[in-house]
Amino acid sequence: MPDLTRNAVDVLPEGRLAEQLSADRPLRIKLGIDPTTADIHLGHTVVLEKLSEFQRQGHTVVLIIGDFTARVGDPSGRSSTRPLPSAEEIEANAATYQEQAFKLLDRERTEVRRNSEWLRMEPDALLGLLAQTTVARLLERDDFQKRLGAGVPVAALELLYPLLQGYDSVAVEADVELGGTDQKFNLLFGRDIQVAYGQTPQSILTMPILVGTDGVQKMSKSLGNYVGVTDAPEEMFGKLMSIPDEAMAQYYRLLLGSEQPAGPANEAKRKLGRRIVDRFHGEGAGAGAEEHFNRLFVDRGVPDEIPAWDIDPAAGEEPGTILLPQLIGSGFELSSSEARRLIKGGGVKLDGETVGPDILALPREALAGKVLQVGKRRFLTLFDSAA
RNA sequence: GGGGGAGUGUCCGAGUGGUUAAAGGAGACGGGCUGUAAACCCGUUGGCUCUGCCUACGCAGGUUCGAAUCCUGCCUCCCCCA
Repeated sequence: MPDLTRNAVDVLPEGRLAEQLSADRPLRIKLGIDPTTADIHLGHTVVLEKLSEFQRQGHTVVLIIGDFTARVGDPSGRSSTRPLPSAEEIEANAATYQEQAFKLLDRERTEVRRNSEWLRMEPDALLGLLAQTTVARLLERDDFQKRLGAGVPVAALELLYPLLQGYDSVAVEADVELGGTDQKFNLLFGRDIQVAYGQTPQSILTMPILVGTDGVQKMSKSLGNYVGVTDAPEEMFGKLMSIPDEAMAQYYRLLLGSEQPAGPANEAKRKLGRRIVDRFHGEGAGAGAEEHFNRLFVDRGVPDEIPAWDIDPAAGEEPGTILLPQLIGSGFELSSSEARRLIKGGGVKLDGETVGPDILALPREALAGKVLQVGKRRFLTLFDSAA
């Protein structure tokens, strides 16, 4: 039987999980995710993967979509108050989160709940919950201490977060709760809340935080260093190839559960890319994505599928000419000033040939049917709807 | 309730009446090198109908030939005391 604590950072209290596991009954394993952004990324999957391991050993996963807590803002690991998403955003994200989570979890053995079910409680009940702790206790956490020390504000709402998350554990009667290491305070706090409500406290297990594609900061959507589980295969492979070599070992360990193979870093990284793409897009998708990658970046060719773009709307005043800044701007969602600078900087190519720095307009015939390229990775096939 | 401080471009952060679209850094983007790694080098980094025009230093007014810089009001935020 595989070791469920593999890769875990904290498994608390000492020895408790082993006891629970030996009791020979299915445990209720809780994970809460707040739908604050549109997509689940690889960072989330580290914990989801662990959850799946529990599941494979017959335990029940309780996945909590934190549609209510998303409105409060988890202070965990934050150096400033989190910007709160709108109700619409939360709703939209909540809808897609579970689908994404099921890329890793077994539907049959997963209970999905939204915490607005029980957190949208009567004021009396809320007071009852608030009565369970003290401000000193809430302020103990390291992230608050740092912020208080640095004079960075702590929103009153944030103070409530651990109480609410803890109450989730009460509501679903969790035996074990998982989370990233940044969740340690919240997870432990949940134990106290459970005791206050007469339940046996959960044990907790924390997993390391995956570093983002920049190799420095934790993976997060807002930092733009993430690989989304819904990213297209090519995109996913490309992003994985761009991670720093030093981050690779961690990716292997946390995402694939294996050690980085010996040998050239480039080889190992390609393998990482293939395996992860396969996982989310099906066997063979990784190889396809790699081919695409090779064509694009190794052979410096053009991708097999390039979106078409109509040049006509960029027609200039002189008959028969197309204004390049306008064309590039609209085609690649850049401002025309940006496009102008790109041309000047030699970053624009037509059928592989760099467009001269002073060329701001070209005859329609010179553009229709050609491939317009900006930088290394953005392409459009041009056509002329007026022709 | 009282006192103090702050709001500048994606972010950090200079600038306290005159080439200031606003130093510097980070980030990002483009080019070179390459393994879309790292390191390094170069360039760009408000918008546009681009040899010029427009918008911009929390908001609204005002003083001035001229303001991010001075004045008035407002808004927001932070800290301390109570």
